[in-house]
Amino acid sequence: MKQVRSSEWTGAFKQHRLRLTKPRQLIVDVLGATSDHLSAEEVYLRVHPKYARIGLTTVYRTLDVLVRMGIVSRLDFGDARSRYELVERSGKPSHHHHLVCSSCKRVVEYDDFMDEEVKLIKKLEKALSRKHGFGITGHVVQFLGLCPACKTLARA
Amino acid sequence: MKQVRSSEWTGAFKQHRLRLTKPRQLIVDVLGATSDHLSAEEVYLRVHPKYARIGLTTVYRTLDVLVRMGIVSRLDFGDARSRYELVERSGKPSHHHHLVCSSCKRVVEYDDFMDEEVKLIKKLEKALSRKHGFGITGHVVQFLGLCPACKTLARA
DNA sequence: ATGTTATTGATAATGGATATCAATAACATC
DNA sequence: GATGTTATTGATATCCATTATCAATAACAT
Ligand SMILES: [Mn+2]
Ligand SMILES: [Mn+2]
Ligand SMILES: [Zn+2]
Ligand SMILES: [Zn+2]
Repeated sequence: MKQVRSSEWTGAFKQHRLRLTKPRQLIVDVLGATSDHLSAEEVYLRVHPKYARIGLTTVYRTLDVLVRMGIVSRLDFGDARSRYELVERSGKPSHHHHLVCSSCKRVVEYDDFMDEEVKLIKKLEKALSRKHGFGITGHVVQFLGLCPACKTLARA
Repeated sequence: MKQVRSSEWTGAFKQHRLRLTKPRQLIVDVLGATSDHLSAEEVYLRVHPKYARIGLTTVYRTLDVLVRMGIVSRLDFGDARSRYELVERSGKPSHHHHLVCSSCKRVVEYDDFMDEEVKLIKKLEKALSRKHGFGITGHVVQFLGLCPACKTLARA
């Protein structure tokens, strides 16, 4: 198969001694083209029209690879499947957290007060790693509630 | 079967028009007797010696009921199964967050700086509900990292 | 004590994710 | 550009947490 000539990601894959294959390129492309938080199956469905022989197994494996490379974040919004987003995507607040509707699972990204949040998070990381000896590598901050639509439905 | 005469929970079940059954009482007891964050199967294993005919299905259903009643919190530490804790348990910081080892899934509860955290959370809840029209009902705050033991293993 | 009905638990089924393994494609080397 | 090595793929089977079904049972209002 014709190899991917070169892309934004060639270097990152080289560094990790991984091959930049057609499926991997297409999967990153799909994540780069949306602001949604896609499940593995949704990624599969969006790659399929462009590359019909893609396998769902490959999507799962590739998303794992991308998470380990630090290119993709794995998210959990409580709907029994992992969801994925590019760590850095143009047009998205670089560091953001999520507001999740516990009924319909709609997700809103926010970065209001992110400076204050990050400042407190940094302080907590320092205190917790000293107190408990953890090497802290990340955090999850999300708010749960009812989106406007689900709030209206609940009223009826 | 002999009914549960009366317990700390009689009132709560009455209010919700639910029956306080033997399995339900035993499951709450198990959660009240530990500081661990138990999975459904772990709850089942701890009830079984006291009540051998308990069914795993009942444990799942009961945990759901308790979560809906607001007596129990459902937690997700990324190990592919839900975990549960009493919302209020003596000897536990009333409001706390979690520090999770991403390798062995060990969990540490913390409440350092909880006042500051809660203050910022309150502010964010207000701002987000105004901006996005969500009715916010809860939040998830957790730190991820490597516990001392897993840090040592990684060095080797 | 009795009747109604919520609850239980054995069983089967669902669905997201992973293990297996022969076929294939990426790419380092020449 | 051709070649050989080997990482990667994808069809398939399987795992495992959780849920659906439904007849039997137990809680509790009366
Ligand atoms: Mn996001
Ligand atoms: Mn806890
Ligand atoms: Zn909603
Ligand atoms: Zn650990």
